Amino acid sequence: MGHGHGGQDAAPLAERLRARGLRLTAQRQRVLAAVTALEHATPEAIGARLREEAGPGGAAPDTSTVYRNLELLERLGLVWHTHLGKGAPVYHAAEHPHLHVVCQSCGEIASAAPDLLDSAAERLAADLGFTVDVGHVALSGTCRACRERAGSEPSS
Amino acid sequence: MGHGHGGQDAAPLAERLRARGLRLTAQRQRVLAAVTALEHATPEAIGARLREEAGPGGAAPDTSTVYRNLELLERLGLVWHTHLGKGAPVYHAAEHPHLHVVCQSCGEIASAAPDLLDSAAERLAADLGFTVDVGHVALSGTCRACRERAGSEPSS
DNA sequence: GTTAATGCAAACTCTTTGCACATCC
DNA sequence: GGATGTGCAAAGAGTTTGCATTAAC
Repeated sequence: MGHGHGGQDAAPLAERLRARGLRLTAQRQRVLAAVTALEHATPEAIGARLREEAGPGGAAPDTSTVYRNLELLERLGLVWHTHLGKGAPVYHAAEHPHLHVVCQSCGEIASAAPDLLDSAAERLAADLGFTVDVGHVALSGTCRACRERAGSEPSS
Repeated sequence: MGHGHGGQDAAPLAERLRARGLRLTAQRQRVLAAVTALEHATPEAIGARLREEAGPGGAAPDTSTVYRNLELLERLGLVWHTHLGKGAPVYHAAEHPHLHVVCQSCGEIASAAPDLLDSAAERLAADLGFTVDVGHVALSGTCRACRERAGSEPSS
């Protein structure tokens, strides 16, 4: 851990694109901005946000462009995605690796410190030679509110 | 733990169906058998297996029936599903809860003991009141073979 | 005989792809 | 100007649903 980077680098997007001979477009900047602004956003939610920002009459990036750029931004190391179960994956800015915890009942997403899985990761590495990718991990279960709600309701 | 069941209980499917006024059909028995036989099978794979078993000219359960019965069997507590990332979920017989570990590169699925996450589960319960559902958890990462393969190849 | 379950076909969601046109460098 | 990126539309997985027919009890 610890590369000691404080906030965000100046313009990592432009830099990384140049380094690969790729182009900086308005769409790419907007998709990255939307991912950063919306935590845990699905591609659909990101698209909706962009349409909102564009306003009526304004042109928002096409859905296919959103998908293509999310994939690109992930390759560039600027965003990260996690599958929380069925349905769409969620994206977040790649600054701090963290772990996702999702409630099966209400869908609420909480974040946890990555070191939560350190001991499990060590055991897996030792036993299976398997390296856990903390950023992609989602733990599922039941949050306190849903647990209490379920307890107080009839079972049928 | 410890109901001391060596193999499988006699006919838990028939029992549980009766208890709910539901019917025992050939399709339900076959879907359950396929899930038990195939570890980590997707609905599609289960359907394919059933078509194979039926042979040419034989009638296999329809895809929609497979889906409906997987859902039912899960409600009955006989099968369990896990999302391993993008794509279809995988089903397994619900006998032993275990944890899934999936390699992002080759897609290989390994199983791990459920107590692997005990300490993490305790911390989550204490800090967030969140109860982890071990059976639904899939950890993603890289298996030893893929890790070594990646190390020996050019980065681009 | 009555209700539940199946099969079939169509709809639906989420995602990817092909290709002409527009854009960035 | 030349290659990359975008929008559009269509195709593609995976899953769900409505409804007539079939099968369980």
